[in-house]
Formats: sequence, C-alpha cells, structure tokens
Amino acid sequence: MKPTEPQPAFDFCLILNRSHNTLMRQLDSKLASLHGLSFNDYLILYALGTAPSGKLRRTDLAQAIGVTASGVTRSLLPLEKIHLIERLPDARDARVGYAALTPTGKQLLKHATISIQPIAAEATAALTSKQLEEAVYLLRKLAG
Amino acid sequence: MKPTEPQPAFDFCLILNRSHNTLMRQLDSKLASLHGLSFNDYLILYALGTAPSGKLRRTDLAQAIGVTASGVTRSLLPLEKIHLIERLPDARDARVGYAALTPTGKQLLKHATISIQPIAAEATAALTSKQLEEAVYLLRKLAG
DNA sequence: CAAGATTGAGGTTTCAATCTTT
DNA sequence: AAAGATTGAAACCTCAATCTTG
Repeated sequence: MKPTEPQPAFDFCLILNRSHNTLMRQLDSKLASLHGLSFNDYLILYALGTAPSGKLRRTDLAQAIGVTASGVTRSLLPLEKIHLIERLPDARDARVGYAALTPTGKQLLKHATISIQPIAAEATAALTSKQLEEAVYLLRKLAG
Repeated sequence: MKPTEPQPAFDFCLILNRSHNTLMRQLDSKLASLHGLSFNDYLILYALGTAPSGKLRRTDLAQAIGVTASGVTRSLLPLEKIHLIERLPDARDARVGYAALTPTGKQLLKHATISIQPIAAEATAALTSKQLEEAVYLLRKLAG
C-alpha cells in the first residue's frame, strides 16, 4: 500500500462511485416522497416522454438509462401494473416489445419533471452551471 | 414534454447515473473473475489499507465509500467470514466497532491493487489523464 | 445461429426500527 | 436524547439460462 503516484483512472472510479451513491440517495428519497417514484422509474418515464415516436423498444430503453435488458423488464412491470406505461407490439417483428406512456403516465411525468428540477439543482449546488456542463461533457464521452 | 431549455443539473444527474452503471458493471465483472471481489469489497479493503492507523470505524468507512451504515455492516460480514478483515473494539467507547485488514486481507489488497490499475485505465480510456483529473476535481466538490 | 425479451436464482443496498452505550 | 451499530423487510439489479421469432 504505497501512498503511490497519481492514478487518475482509479481516483476517478472512486469518486464517481461515491458521488453517484450520494446523489442518487437524495434524488430517490425526495422523488419517492413526492411522487412515489424511484429515480430509475422517473428515468424510464422521461425516456419514453422524450422519444420522438412516444415509444421505445426495451433494448433501447435499457441503453438509454444504463441498465441491462433484464433490469428493464423488471422495472417496467410495476409501472405497467399501476397503469403508468403500457406495452405495444411491433407489426413487423414479433420479437420486439415497445413501452409507451399512458395518459396517466404523461400526467405524472409532467408533474415529476417540475419537481425534479429544483431537487437536482439543490443536490448539485456545489457546482456552477458551467462546471456542470463541463462534467456532462466529460461523462458523456465515457458512456459512449 | 417540451424539448426544453438547458437544464445542466438534471442532465448531469442523468449522465452521472448512466456512466456510473456502465463503469461499475465493468469493474465488478473483471474484479470478480480475478479475485472474487466486488468493486465495493475492494473499496473497503482499500480504505482500510490506506487508513493511517490501519483501522476505521464503521461510520467513517461508510462515509469513505458512500454507502449507509447499514450497508457497511452487511458488506463487512462476508469479508469477515472469509478472514479478509477483522473487527476490533474501542477501549474508550464500547459503541464503536473498528474494522481492520487481516494479513490475508493485506495480501489480497496488494494483488487486487495491481490488477485494478489497468482495468480502471481501460474502462476510462475515452478520457485523457487531464480530463480524468478535471472530472475528479469536479466530482469531489459534489461529494463534499 | 442471432436478436429481443423474460425468468430463476442470488446478491446487494436501502429505510425504518431497535438495541446498547454515552 | 444522541451516536454507533445491527436487523427485518422490501426493493432492486445482475448474470446465466431459456424461449420465441427472424
């Protein structure tokens, strides 16, 4: 365990993990108390709401929010049960399943989107807008 | 769902989540196959190995790796069971419990530390050293 | 066989409540 | 009452295997 030379890659993994955990706990807790949603739930609604065609294949949804295909299936189930999203088939390819917002889902997304802005702003208050944009730029390179 | 004005705070939360998920899946999978450790397990060993006194209170460990006190208790249990860490009492205060590396734990940490550098480097290859340092600087502000 | 999606099994983490010690 | 730590219950997510369709 040497005090060691600079290891930017490792330091980055360390701090990315820590800041992510801290930030997500804040977002989850506030979003849950306001709308009964986890941040991941919100991300799903948001991705569907901003998709050009209003619907998204499960694979693309997985890519968009950064979880596995399995994770998407499991996250979608309870959202479908409470009628926030619905599943649609594809006329051309019987393998693919789309997910889309229901009217109720659209309403909730609208409200949650209004709530989340100040929550995110407060949770990231330690950084200026410019710094946030810089961080976004850097992290985007990583996610591909 | 308006295409909306710039919302750097929200965009940041989005991309932080996505890049974290992607990065952690890589680290976990490679670390698991090489040493049977999750990245969080490694983080615990690393934090204990670099602590000045060689031991850390559970609360401080939680702070260091960004999980709750509960999470620390549960992560430590299996590591103690396979004799990588041991628990020590505090002579002054019977409430606090320290965690410290065993000789076996120190060995494994040494080996895992050697493995993890190239893994982290590869997983963050999309960024230059300078960019990584910049990202570390920004994220550190967030974690406090 | 490849792609999209789901399921079974297992592991992880959180919240809230609780216990002990200060 | 506050601080450190643990536990029960529940939620969540992954991997690997499987099923169906192309």
